[in-house]
Amino acid sequence: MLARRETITLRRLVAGTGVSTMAVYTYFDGMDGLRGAVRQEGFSRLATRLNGLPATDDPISDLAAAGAAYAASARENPELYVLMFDGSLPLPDDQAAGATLQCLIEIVQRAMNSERVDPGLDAVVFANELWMLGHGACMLFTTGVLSFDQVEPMVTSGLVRLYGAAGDDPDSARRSLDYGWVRGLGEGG
Amino acid sequence: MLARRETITLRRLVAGTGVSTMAVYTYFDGMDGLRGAVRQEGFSRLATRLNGLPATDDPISDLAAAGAAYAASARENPELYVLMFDGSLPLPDDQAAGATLQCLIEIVQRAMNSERVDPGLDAVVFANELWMLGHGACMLFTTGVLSFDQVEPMVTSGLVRLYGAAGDDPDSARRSLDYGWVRGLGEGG
DNA sequence: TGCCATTTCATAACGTTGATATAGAATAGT
DNA sequence: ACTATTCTATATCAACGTTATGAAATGGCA
Repeated sequence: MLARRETITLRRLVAGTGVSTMAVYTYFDGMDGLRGAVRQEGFSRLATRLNGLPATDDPISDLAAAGAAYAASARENPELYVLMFDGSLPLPDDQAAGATLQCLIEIVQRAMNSERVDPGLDAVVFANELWMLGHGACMLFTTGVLSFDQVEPMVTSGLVRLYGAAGDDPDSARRSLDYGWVRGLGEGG
Repeated sequence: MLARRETITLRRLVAGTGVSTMAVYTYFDGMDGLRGAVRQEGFSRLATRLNGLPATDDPISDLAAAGAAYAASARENPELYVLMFDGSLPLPDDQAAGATLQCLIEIVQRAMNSERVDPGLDAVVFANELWMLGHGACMLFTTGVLSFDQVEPMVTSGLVRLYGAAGDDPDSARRSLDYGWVRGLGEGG
């Protein structure tokens, strides 16, 4: 129903399944519980996809690949992305949400170790900066404010700028992003 | 009702006003029309607030002030900000939405003219990068993923990094942001 | 196996939502 | 002053999420 851009309604959900509305209450504690479970599944799949990316010897490219995979997930299922982040549900105290950011932090730290970026950087802060830019970009196209094709060149330009400001050589940053981006966009997970 | 974090419902809206539910249909064409009008008002007030900021001789500081005013608007009325950008309504073909971005573009252009940033910059792209970062940050705290106090130091750090990568001296960028930020946060409009 | 406690789930109903049909009141135009 | 149009209060509708209730299924234990 998310993929078909239908509004998720309890009655249409159970229609045709032979099961009754009560099942949603025994298994998910109502519609909010069900939506929460869907969102948790979204976080879980995103974390799996990010963790499935290989660690190459070019950490900046790995950073770009993670960003591309993140954006691809949002693009393949925009409604799910909005559901995960629109604040319509209480946040899960589950690890999955923080795990995606943790994944980013670790790649940033690898970039610092490889001296592609300033070792004096605060990895948590910088990872959050990258995430904020990426999240803003994803929100803009998942909510229909801009199209993906409008957003993509601008968010990649912003990422390259941030990599460069973190100490990487600007040309290297652009090359690493170009390579990592296609890696991250490849085959959805 | 937005400020009280109540869900906006037609019947509770007209309750106590002495007017009937039909008035919403004659004046706003239903609930979606009313929500659309509220959102348009949100864009309009935001544009007014941004345009009301003075243009100083420090365009980077002006850029920071615009960002701070933008964030302050989102903070003072988080539900309105979410309503404006959560994609739950068809986008207005009205100018107000684009006007806020246009305001940003003009300040970026002033910064380019003052040679604080690289004159070869694409003002539209760079303004969008700033907007994406700011929008992502605002979304994170308006939806409750992070608190404003968590977001603020990281988004300002990201903005300074972008200003620096655009050609400004990093220390000057930080100073201009510190000054502009308090200007933009001052007295809500 | 036999029995009881618990869980599961279909049916039916309840309260609330946004939207509409209709008819009477207000308004505007000539 | 009369007509035509617009407005709006009342009543109603379909659909929503949720809850009550009782029957069926399940599980644990002697």
